[in-house]
Amino acid sequence: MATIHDVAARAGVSPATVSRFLRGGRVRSSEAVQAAVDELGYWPSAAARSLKSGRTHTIGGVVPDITNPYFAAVVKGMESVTRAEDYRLLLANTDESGEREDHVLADMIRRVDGIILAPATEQDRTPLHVRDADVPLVFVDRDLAGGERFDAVLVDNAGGGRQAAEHLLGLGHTRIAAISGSQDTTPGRCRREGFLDALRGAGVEPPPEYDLAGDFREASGYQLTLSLLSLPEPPTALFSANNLMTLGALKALHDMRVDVPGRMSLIGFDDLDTGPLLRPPLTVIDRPMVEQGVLAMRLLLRKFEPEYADDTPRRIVLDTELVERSSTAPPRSLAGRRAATTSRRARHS
Amino acid sequence: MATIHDVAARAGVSPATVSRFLRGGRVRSSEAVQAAVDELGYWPSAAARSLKSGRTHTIGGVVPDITNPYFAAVVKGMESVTRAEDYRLLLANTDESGEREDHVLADMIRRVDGIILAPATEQDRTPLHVRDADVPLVFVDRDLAGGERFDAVLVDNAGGGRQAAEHLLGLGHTRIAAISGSQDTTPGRCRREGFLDALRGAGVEPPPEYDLAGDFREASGYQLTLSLLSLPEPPTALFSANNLMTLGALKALHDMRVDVPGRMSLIGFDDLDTGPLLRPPLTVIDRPMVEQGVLAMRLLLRKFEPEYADDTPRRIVLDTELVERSSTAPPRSLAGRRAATTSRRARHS
DNA sequence: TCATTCTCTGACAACGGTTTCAGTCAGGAG
DNA sequence: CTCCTGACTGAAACCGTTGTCAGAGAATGA
Repeated sequence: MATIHDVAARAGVSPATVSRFLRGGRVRSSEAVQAAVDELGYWPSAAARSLKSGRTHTIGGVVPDITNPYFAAVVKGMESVTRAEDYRLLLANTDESGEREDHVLADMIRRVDGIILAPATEQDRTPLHVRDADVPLVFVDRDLAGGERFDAVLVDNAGGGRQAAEHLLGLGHTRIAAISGSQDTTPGRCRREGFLDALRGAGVEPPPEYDLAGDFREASGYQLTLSLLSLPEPPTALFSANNLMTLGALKALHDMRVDVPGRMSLIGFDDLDTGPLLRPPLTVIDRPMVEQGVLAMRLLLRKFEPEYADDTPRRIVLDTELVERSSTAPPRSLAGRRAATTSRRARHS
Repeated sequence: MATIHDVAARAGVSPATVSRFLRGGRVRSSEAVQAAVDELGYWPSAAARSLKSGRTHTIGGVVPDITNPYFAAVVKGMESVTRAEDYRLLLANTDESGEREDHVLADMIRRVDGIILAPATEQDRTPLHVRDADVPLVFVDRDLAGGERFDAVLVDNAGGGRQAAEHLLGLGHTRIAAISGSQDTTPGRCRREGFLDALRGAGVEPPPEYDLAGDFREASGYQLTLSLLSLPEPPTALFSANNLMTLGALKALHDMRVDVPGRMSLIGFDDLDTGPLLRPPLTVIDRPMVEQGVLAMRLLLRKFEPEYADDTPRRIVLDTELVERSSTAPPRSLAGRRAATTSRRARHS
């Protein structure tokens, strides 16, 4: 509750002198001022400071779902940097809703110095308004149509989809299905396209009923897997485009008593802490998570240093990595050739 | 960037009138003011408002580890309420460090109207200072020695520990070990005490080497499980006091090729999304998670309503629930009696 | 000794809202 | 017509901090 005036009075100087002292200026009576600060437990008012300076030293972080382990890790990365750099993190959760995102961003514009955003949908125009309001914005995980003017930290989603496809093809699968994420998000689109491109490149054209669009939630992974299993000719391998849908898929396979990988190989996108402990341990396309949050925050804070402020937008694209465990295997029809394939896989693990 | 003065000038009134209009007062030229607001895209400056009013409309949320699914869920609950009530959430992650928590709280005191805290350790005195600074504080998940003066949303940790012990005793185990959480946190202590009390109540006194203290992290679950397995007479059942240590324990059991539940029954505290999909599906003590965050935030926001401001501290204690899956079973020595036990378990699931 | 630096100082004016207070004006009552 | 009431208004003060500015005092040089 003590103000700079109280400190000044106690130290026998003017508020201006206290302010100077606190900002590192040379002051004759520094001991007296320091003593007054200590005795009163003085701490400057953030509101007054930011009213005067126009800076809040706060960064907004907007994610679709904080309970998704991927976003939790990204947030952890962001938070660690803000704390180290004397910034704070204002967190918002949009539940994958573009409308909530609109409200959140409109509200944040006045309260933060910059925003890190994992957009809910690609069509969203609001982020462009944010930029117009002169609030620096960095995308993480997801991009935006027309977002080339912004910094972004992304992963090579198409490359990851391709890796997944090549892995399944390499095992000998040809009846390969994909449960994609929301097609109005960049990761959803790119992972699917990379995956399908690689299949086609190998001469495998999946029928439409093998090419399903989910919404990144567990329930859609579950439902779409059930629909695949009910086909007259179900696939022998399945690619699921994010961690939650992969869990849904695995649950459906368990519930329907489908042997994995015996009757169905499953490869996911995004690793889980529990990945190695699942039945069976999951083969996944992994990517950096905490690191993405750290990089995005660093990119954003750079913009407040005058020498970098006007840099052209930077896009950091990180590589994905195939983690082979045991949810993928050659299809049954190739069981005879299994020994050879197994030795090939051993090299990789 | 537009200020209330700009709006006033454009509408041909004074700033005071605009302010009144915005706060719902009757104003003659309301259409003109509204039009000016719209045309300029005016939004009041949060800093100026909070400087004048002394309120920030921001709540601080402090958790030990946002990547722990439990805390991620709690944060989600907190955030959903702040948004609905026109508050914002300032998030901090303390990495289970009392020192970081001190810094975070000292910093937050000046920037938020209230704080929800999951304390890193019980000995921490800082939260008491927070209260002295007149910032309302609600504990969630963990309590504090001397914290009776505060609101809190907790679970019946001792009861949960007891449930776990009774479950293992009921299966016929007598060589029962526990990997407890940090003993300087309330949940760590209460879960252990409830567990041990129930064992003793049944005449089972675990030897000291069965009573191990971890730190709620995965690595300690892993290490302590290995040490249990290296004993001349290892236990036949194991209780692990939180989700991450349970994963560590399960990893150690896998790595050492120990059959679960054949040679070792495992029961954890806190469920996981992947709980049913693990090898084997985990038996756990479950508790509400998102709900705890919601309740804590509601409790906190109540304090800003004059009629509740002076209420005596409220402590909400939620019940735990046993979720039986297949990581627990009768010990081998009782294999003959297994059929009877199995039918008993079937009633519960 | 006096002029000229140089260092440090406090008064004062912002920053953008809210609130108080002393009005102004219209309408109604006498 | 005058007075009073009530509804609305704008000027001004304030919230706590920082930046500007003119000036005080000491130190330096001539």
